[in-house]
Amino acid sequence: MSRKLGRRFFNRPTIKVARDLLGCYLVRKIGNKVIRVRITETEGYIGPNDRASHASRGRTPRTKIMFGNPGYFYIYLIYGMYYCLNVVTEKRGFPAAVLIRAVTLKNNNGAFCPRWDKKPAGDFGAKITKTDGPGKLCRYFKVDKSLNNKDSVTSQQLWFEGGKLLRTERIMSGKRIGVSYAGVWQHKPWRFYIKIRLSKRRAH
DNA sequence: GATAAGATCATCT
DNA sequence: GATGATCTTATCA
Repeated sequence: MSRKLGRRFFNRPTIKVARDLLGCYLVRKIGNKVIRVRITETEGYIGPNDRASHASRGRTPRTKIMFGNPGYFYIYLIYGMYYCLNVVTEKRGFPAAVLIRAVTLKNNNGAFCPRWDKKPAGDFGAKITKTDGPGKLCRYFKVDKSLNNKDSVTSQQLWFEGGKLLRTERIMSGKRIGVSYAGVWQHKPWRFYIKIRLSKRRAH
């Protein structure tokens, strides 16, 4: 059994948290269904000077969450259509968070619709479904602002659990996505993802 | 395969 | 009034 990640896990340097979250589980409870998915991609947003981070604009009603307690969720609407799920890191007062960019689902069994505004897409079967983006992820998981500023350490609806340790050579890093406006900060290699073994699933 | 445009709104200026 | 930590669909090659 996996253990729920506690306050200490998040109260650490953001890069460490972002790396360590890879391979861990994000757990969502909807009704009496519990869905556990594996985190495969994260990004760190670190400190008051990181221009890619919302917190670089200072403390506002929105960003104050990033200045708050580690382990809390920071969720916001982007492009008018999608939610992004972050978890606050580092000590209170230092604005930082990790964006959960992608997860994989096993044996989904149709528990989630690809879109909440359309009919269920049926049985995903034993296929591994990848949600390859923060917006999609929230859509699958029915994550919205009702979970914003909630504590992942105590939440009964959405939380993190530890996973198997990954070999360090399977952890890749690169530039963050979609932050080209951020000057020198756009080049920081603060995106982390698990190297995928090439599975030939070309539908020929 | 690649690239472009459109959707749509909270937040901040 | 402008913009963005995105994704889908359309069009071209």
